[in-house]
Amino acid sequence: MSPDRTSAGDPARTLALLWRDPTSVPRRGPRRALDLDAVVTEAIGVADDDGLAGLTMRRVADRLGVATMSVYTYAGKDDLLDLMLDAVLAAAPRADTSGRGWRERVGAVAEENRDLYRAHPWAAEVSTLRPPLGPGQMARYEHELAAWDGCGLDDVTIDDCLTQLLGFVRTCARDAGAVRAARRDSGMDDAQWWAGAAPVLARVLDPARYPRAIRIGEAAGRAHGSAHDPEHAYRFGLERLLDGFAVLIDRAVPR
Amino acid sequence: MSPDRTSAGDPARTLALLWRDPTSVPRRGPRRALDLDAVVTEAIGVADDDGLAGLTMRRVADRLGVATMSVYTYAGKDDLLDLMLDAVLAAAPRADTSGRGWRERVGAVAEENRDLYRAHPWAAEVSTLRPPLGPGQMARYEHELAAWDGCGLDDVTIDDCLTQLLGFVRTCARDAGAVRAARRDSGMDDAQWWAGAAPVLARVLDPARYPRAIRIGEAAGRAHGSAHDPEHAYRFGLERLLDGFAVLIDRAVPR
DNA sequence: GCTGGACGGTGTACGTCGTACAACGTACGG
DNA sequence: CCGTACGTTGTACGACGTACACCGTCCAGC
Repeated sequence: MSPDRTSAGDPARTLALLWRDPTSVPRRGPRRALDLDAVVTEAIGVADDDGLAGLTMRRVADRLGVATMSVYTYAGKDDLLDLMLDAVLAAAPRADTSGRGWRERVGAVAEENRDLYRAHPWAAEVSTLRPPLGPGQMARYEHELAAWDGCGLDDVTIDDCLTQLLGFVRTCARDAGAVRAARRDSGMDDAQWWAGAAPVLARVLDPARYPRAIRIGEAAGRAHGSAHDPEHAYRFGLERLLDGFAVLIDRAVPR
Repeated sequence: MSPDRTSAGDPARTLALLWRDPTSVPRRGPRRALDLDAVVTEAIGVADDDGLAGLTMRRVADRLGVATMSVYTYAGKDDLLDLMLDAVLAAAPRADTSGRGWRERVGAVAEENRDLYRAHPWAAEVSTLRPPLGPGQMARYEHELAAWDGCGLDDVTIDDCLTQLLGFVRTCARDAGAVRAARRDSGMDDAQWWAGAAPVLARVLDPARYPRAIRIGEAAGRAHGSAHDPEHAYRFGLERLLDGFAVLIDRAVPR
């Protein structure tokens, strides 16, 4: 189990599925009742509704109106995850920002990723190292690299920066998802949670031992209205990240 | 299921466990065969050996030499995760870097977190929003805030920066874990994986369609000897992040 | 046009998980 | 000294992914 990762199986088979390679479609046997796209679409629907933990082969099969095991005719769960991710990447809008400055273009890349994770929070949970290089992944990668055109950095450094940017946005999305999940299945909002925690903390916490933690923790909680504000963390973090890239770019292209 | 998150249950109960609140220990009934620390220690051992996916109540009970259900007398799985995380945080070494510059001190904080995730990769997988404020968490937070003493930033901004730093290190640790996991349970190293993928990609990829992706992807792969080099990603990303913080700090304390 | 065999769809079954529940034994408070 | 609160345990339930055997379908080669 635990296939919350892409490319778990045979890469050749996975790639054939991703690119809908016609040589891998069998010639004999009865007609298929469904096609791969229908399966992937329904799987995305399940994950959108119930999250990655709610994505089960049984549920996908139910939505499709077929028996559970029929889904395996099209793809196992590992391959299904690859296909789902590639499908949402292929469908994601990609704005043309050519002509603007690198900071604005790179910021737009971050925003596009953020929108994707907003629409499909489960996508932030599947890791994409050793990525399934499907058409959606490739188109996305090509588009996101283009945002750095003319910034003066060499190819390898551009890839490094993009990797960090994408990791940052994915982390924000995961945290935002964790906040939602905590709210949902504890049935408590932050205020209720703190109301339950405060009396015990008051009895047990020695303020002299943690002066900075208590002062700063309370200040941060007041400032954001919560222990963790995903919206603020994203905006703040993105600016710091872009500032860091700017140092590198200014060094490469002295003004 | 899916309790890979902290503080899933009643906060008051969880906190009482974290701080070993004696008022929550019952007075009647037979003597307990174990103590909470033994359970937590064994659980950490299981997770160190088999990862978070391999952490099951049955396995913890086996190690302790008791029946599965006995573990629930001490803590459910949700609380157990909180307790495990707090325990490894409490045990982690914290170097005294007072007197050095903020960049070195903050870098040391990152390195300490990295060491923790190296020793306990599963710790990077449990999210800590709405954190279980146990003694280990508090000591860690206090220590990490101290690294920013005298840097000139206000309290809320220090918390923002620390949050981003910790998120970055955790993301690196997760990615490194994903690389290890991919290697382990695909039974393929990167070279083998690419050897399987290359023929299909050659047949299916139109180079004219993805000029940057192919050029830069290959350059990055050559430079790092792999599709993703966690060590390089960490070193590169940390410098960019610290550069970004430096912009903020220089603005706060003009030289 | 025929037929062997390749293939799609399905029901059953196995081993995994977290944990609810009831039965049983223990040891403290009154 | 005894009622009862509590620890320990075995059994059981409903999830999960998916291996496997079975049956029915339909194409390739003749």
